[in-house]
Amino acid sequence: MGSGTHPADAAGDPAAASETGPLRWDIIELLFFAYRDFVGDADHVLEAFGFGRAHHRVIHFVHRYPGLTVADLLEVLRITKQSLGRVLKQLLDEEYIVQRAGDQDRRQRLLFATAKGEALVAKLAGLQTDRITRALRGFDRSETEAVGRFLRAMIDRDDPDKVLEQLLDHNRSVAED
Amino acid sequence: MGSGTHPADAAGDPAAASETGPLRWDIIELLFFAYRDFVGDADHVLEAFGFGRAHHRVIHFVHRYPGLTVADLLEVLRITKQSLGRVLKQLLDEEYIVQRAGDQDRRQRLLFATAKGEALVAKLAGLQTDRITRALRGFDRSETEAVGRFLRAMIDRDDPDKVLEQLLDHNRSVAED
DNA sequence: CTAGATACGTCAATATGGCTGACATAAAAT
DNA sequence: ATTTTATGTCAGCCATATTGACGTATCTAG
Repeated sequence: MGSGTHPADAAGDPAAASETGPLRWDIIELLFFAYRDFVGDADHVLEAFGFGRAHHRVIHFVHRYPGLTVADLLEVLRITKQSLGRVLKQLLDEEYIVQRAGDQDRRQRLLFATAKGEALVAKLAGLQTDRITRALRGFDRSETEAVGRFLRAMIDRDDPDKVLEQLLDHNRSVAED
Repeated sequence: MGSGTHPADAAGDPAAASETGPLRWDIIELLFFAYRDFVGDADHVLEAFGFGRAHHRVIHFVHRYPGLTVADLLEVLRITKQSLGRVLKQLLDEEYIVQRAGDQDRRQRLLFATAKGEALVAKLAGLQTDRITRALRGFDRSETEAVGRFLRAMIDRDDPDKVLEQLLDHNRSVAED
């Protein structure tokens, strides 16, 4: 209990400072509520399709990074093959995703979203985009850019997987608008 | 499928625009990764205590809003009484939280974090604060403020519960530093 | 060519954390 | 006195995660 780098501050004092600065209760809680409502948008739609968040994550990344292998997906989602298996099988059966054997390595299953899959992803991304656009309304260029920079800086950089690397590279090269 | 306000953009074109603007794939994915790593900080510690994320959420809000009732907590966390019951019982049994009957309404169980509970919350918040502080390093006042404004604007404002109202009010009155 | 490593699929068992429905108790409100 | 409210609890279901084991196809190294 005493091993933390942040000694407990006096109870009820949100601004109690330590050598490393005050605890950021504000941002911690804002992240909780913001993410809760952010994923909530998609949840309602997914329910109507008989899917859950797990399905969303899979179809999202498959759509965004076509030709993703099963192994890639496991790294990005940080789940086990068994967990992915169940969800992926449903998406394959219902034809939101198709597989193709790898060209160089025919053991690999390259994953692609079908038109049906793309439509679902776009619908979900649309809802989330609406929320983001609303939230950024009135932000000038430097403020918008700060938000992106903050989110990128919140992500662990040690052992980035293939997808994360692409995302971070892409973000660096494209100015936000 | 065709009911979305956002027609599917051409596959692979992240900047395809519709009347409502381009889909914000960048922010959508950054939020996913940022939140994943943000909660990941706490997960490792929690595991050592035999707790999960559910316990963290409960002890966190009880600590931050002392005297919170069970009903309040249900609203904030948006879970059922049965789900909360299991987790709350553990935290009570292991003395991370204590209850007290309400003063006006003795049916209510007002919840308070014990010193043990506070220490755990502070430890977890410390890890998350480190990440946030690192992410905001080099941000000037207006950039930091923009991040907070963005997160607040991402949150649903219809029927805010007691805790959320406090958080949003507090944030409005206190300049970020 | 054979041996081993790798990519993937799958079976079985288990845990966590959600859910619904039903019912009980104490205390407040009418 | 009755009803409503705040809470607790029992029983069972579901989604999603886990570990461990094993099978098969295919690539790679010797």
